[in-house]
Amino acid sequence: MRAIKKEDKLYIQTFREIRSYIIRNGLKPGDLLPTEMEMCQTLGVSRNVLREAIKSMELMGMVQACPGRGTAVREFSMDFVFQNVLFFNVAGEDKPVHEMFGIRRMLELSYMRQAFYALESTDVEKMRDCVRRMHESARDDLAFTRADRDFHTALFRPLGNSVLDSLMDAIWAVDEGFELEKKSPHLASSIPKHEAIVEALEAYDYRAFARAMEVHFSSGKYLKADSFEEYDS
Amino acid sequence: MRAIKKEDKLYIQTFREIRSYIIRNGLKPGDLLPTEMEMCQTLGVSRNVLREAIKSMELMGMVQACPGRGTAVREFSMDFVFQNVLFFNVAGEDKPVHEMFGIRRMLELSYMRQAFYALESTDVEKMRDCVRRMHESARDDLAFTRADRDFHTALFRPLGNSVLDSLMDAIWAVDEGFELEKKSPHLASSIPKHEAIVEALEAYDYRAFARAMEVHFSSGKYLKADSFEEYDS
DNA sequence: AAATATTTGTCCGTATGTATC
DNA sequence: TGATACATACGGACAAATATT
Repeated sequence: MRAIKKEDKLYIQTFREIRSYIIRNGLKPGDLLPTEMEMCQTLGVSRNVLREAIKSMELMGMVQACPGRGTAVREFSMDFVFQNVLFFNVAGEDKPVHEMFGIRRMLELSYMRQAFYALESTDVEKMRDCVRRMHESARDDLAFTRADRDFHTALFRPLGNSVLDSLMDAIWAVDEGFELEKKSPHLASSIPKHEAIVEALEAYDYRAFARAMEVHFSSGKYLKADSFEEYDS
Repeated sequence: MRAIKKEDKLYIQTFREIRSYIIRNGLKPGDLLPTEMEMCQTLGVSRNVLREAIKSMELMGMVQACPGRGTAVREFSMDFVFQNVLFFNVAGEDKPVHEMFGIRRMLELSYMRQAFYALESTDVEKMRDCVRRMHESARDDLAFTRADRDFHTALFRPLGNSVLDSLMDAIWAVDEGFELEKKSPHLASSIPKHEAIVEALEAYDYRAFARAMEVHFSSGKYLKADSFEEYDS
């Protein structure tokens, strides 16, 4: 753990330093951090500042502090953040949400070719099952969204791209946070689009698959997203 | 803002209380919280405990504290989510790093058309200046990386896509954190690639621009990333 | 423009409760 | 049981940044 430079606020730098320390030293869940006093000395900050950083980590579930024992690293998850972050759904100002859907769209269309060739038949069966769940939960927005999410997860997980998976998870989590007040009309209309995707996969027809993906992202909440066009076509 | 019960750790209860206060009173982005002293009195906790709660919120991007002014509620942003998701997933290991660069490549190639038409001449001048800085800092990896980063930031910021900006920032942050020790040789070779991009922009030639972008991402650390192919070409 | 007040930033000291040996 | 190590929590003090007069 190296000392701190001066630029940002101390507790923010300290947060980053401790986070870096965990990664650099390969600390796994259960491993103990140095004590508060040690870290204060190493980083050259007061105990208050250090605690503001550590308590933030504890609140977010990155570490767990225990008197008499120390502070242990925990399995990292963004769940707490997603459950506690404040979503301000200012009327008409959901631009960031559309931007996020736009990014998801770009990523899915960018990686769909690799996904196509990485898919096994069992994955396609999972997707088929998700479509069935969509039919069943036509009146349950939450269940429908879960099926939708599982559908796309099943499509891209076989790629084995962990960073892509994590980003998608984050986007879907935010989606759920915002989805609370959305209506169900456009949900049902997306079922045939998913069906077309699965059918193309079952037929192992990439052209049809790509076209179905494009159609899937060309409606509803994705309309305001930017179009996906080839640069040298 | 009402007083606190005793059960969980104090700063966690305090966090919930403040969050609840924001919701109950319908505070919107820009609105100020009560001062630290006021909240300490109302909640019956010490200033340290209160700050541990507030600083947690600030680190998550829920509020922003400013000396002499107060602590204001902030609009939702993906900054914190992206930063931490990438940081903990990439974590200095090779495969995730390449996956991350692959994602950056996909995003830049996906959005370059919109960027092209959103750019003003002043933006292109900025990029030209970044290329000049690259020449000057051929022996200074850190300065070079900053110029590189500024170049790509100048290219995509005019889009006004805040989520894309957040994601790009997060990627560059990981890049700066973990890549400083292994990249001197291929830095210089990337200068002409950036030059080609700027020249195409100055000539307002989209084809040349797109080609230069493709070339830019077809080497070095991007090689292991997946190729960018059109789905129906 | 300058002085003053307000508010957060940072540090220190001390006492207490809890886990470990 | 006792001793030690550690986090929890409180209060006070001054510095730095901003707003106000």
